[in-house]
Amino acid sequence: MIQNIQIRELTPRHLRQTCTNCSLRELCLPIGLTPDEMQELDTIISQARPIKRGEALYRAGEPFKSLFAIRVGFFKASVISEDGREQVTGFHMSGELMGMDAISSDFHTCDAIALEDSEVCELPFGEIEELAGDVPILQRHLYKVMSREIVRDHGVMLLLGNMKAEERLAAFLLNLSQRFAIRGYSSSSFHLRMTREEIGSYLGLKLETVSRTLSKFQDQGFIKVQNRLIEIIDGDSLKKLLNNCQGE
Amino acid sequence: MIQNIQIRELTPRHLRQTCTNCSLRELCLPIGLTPDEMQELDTIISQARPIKRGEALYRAGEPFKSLFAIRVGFFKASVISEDGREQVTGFHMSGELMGMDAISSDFHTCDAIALEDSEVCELPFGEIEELAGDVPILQRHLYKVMSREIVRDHGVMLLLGNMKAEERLAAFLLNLSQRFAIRGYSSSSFHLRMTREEIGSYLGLKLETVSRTLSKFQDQGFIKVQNRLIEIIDGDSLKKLLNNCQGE
DNA sequence: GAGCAAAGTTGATCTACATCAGATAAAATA
DNA sequence: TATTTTATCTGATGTAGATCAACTTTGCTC
Repeated sequence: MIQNIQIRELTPRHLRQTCTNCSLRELCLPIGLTPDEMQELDTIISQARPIKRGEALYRAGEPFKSLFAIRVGFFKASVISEDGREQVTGFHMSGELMGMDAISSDFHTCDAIALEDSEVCELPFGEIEELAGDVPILQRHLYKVMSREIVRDHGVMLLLGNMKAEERLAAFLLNLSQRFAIRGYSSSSFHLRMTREEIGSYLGLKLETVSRTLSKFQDQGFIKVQNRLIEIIDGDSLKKLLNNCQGE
Repeated sequence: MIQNIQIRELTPRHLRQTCTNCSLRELCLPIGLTPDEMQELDTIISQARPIKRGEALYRAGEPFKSLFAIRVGFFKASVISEDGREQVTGFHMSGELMGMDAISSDFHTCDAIALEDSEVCELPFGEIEELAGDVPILQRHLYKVMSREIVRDHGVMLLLGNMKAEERLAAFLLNLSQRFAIRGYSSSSFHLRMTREEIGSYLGLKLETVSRTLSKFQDQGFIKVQNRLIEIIDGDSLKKLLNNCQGE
C-alpha cells in the first residue's frame, strides 16, 4: 500500500502509444479523443520548448498562464519558506504535468527547475480549460491528473510523517525505478539527476544521512552506488524494508 | 510565506454570503452563477446528511461516487499504510470539500472520519462534472479547489520536512485559529476536536511531544491549554516562532 | 591538463524527539 | 453515582538522525 501510494505516479496506459512527434497527445493527454479534438489540442499546444539544465521553467510568484507537459527531461519542484529553507515537493519526468498548484491563485507557488536538459510543451490553461468544457474526456482527464497529484502528496506526507530514513530512501529508489520502467528505461540501473541534498530535501533528511543510507544499502548488497549511478541488485529487500518486515 | 502556505485553506470570499438553507451554494461552491445554474446545482446536490461523531463519511477502498461538502462539523482525513501506521493528511471544517483524492482512481484513498457530529452535502461527481462542462464558472471553481488542496499539501510537506516540533505546533495552532476566524468563530479561543495523537499524526510527532510542546507554550505564556480548549494569548510570539526569529 | 568549485563520503559528537513508564484526569458506560 | 476506559501529562532514558569537521572525488573552466 505504501508502494502503491508512493510509486504509481503515472499509469502505464498514458505512455502506451509511441511518441512520434512533438505533440503531447501521446504522453500525458488523454486517449480516446476524436481526430477533430486532437486537431484542436494541437493548435493550442505550443511547439516543444527547450529548457537547459539549471534553468527555471517557472518560479514561485510568477503569474500563471500555462501548465507544462514534460516531453523529455527531468525537473524538481520546490517551495521555499520565508526563512530560505527549501522543500522539494517532487521530481518530475517525461509525460508528467507541472504547474497545477498555480491554478488556485493564478500565481505559481513553486519553483520548477530543470535537472537535465529538457523539453516541455506549454498548455495555455485558459484555452485548455475552454476546450475541456467541450470535450468531456479532456475535462475528466484534467480532474484525474490533479487528483493523482493529491494522492501522490498524501503518500509523501505518509513518508515524511511516519517513515524512518531507510524506509524513505527505499521508497524513493523503488519509486524512481518504477517510473523509469514505465518509460521503457531500465528499472534496475539508472542515473540520479539530483544531488544528495535535493534527495534529502524531498525526503526530509540531511544530505549526510542520504549518503550514509545509500552506502549502507550498498554494504548490505541491496544496491550498487557509483556516484549518481544506481544499480538495484536486490529490489525485494528494499520492498521488505518498506513493508516493515510484514512478510515474516 | 510559511503562514501563507499553511493557513489559507479557504478564502474569505467563499463564506461571505450567509448560509440560509441546506444548499452548499453559500459555502464552498462558486459565486457568480445565474439563478438557472443555481437551480440546476440544487437538483444535483442532496439534502444535508448527518454524520455522527466517530462515523466514517467514507473509507479508503470504497468506490468513489461523490465529493462531499461539509456543511457543519469537523473531519479528519487519513491514509493508513499497509503496516497500520496512520497518517492524518488533513483536518477539514465547514465549507470545505472532501474526497478529491478519489477522482484519480475511482476509489477513495483516505478515510474520512467525523470528529464531531457533522452534516455534509453529497455532490455526485458524475453530475457535477457534467454540469461543469456547461458552466465554466463551476468548472474553473473545481480546478481551483483541487489546486488549493495541492498547495495546502505542499505546505504540509514543508512543515514535515523542515520544521521542528515547536514550529509545527505553532503553525498548526495559527492555521486553526485563522480558519475559525474566517468562519466567524473566535480566533483566540477554540476547542480542539482531535486528540493529541491525531495532532501528532498530522504533524509527524508523537502525542507526548504534542502534549509537552503545548505545555511549554503555556509556560511561556503564548497560550492557555485546558484539555482541548485552547486560548491564544500571544499569537505574535507563535508567529515569530514560525518565522524563525526573522524579525530580529 | 592544472586549478578550483561543487558534490559526495565518512567519522565523531550532539540533540531533539521517541520511547517507556507511571500518575492523573476526563469521559463513557453501567 | 460507581466503574471502566480513554486521553493527557510528565519524568527518565534511549536513539535516529542532525551537526560539525575533515577528506575525497567529480566535473568545470581557463
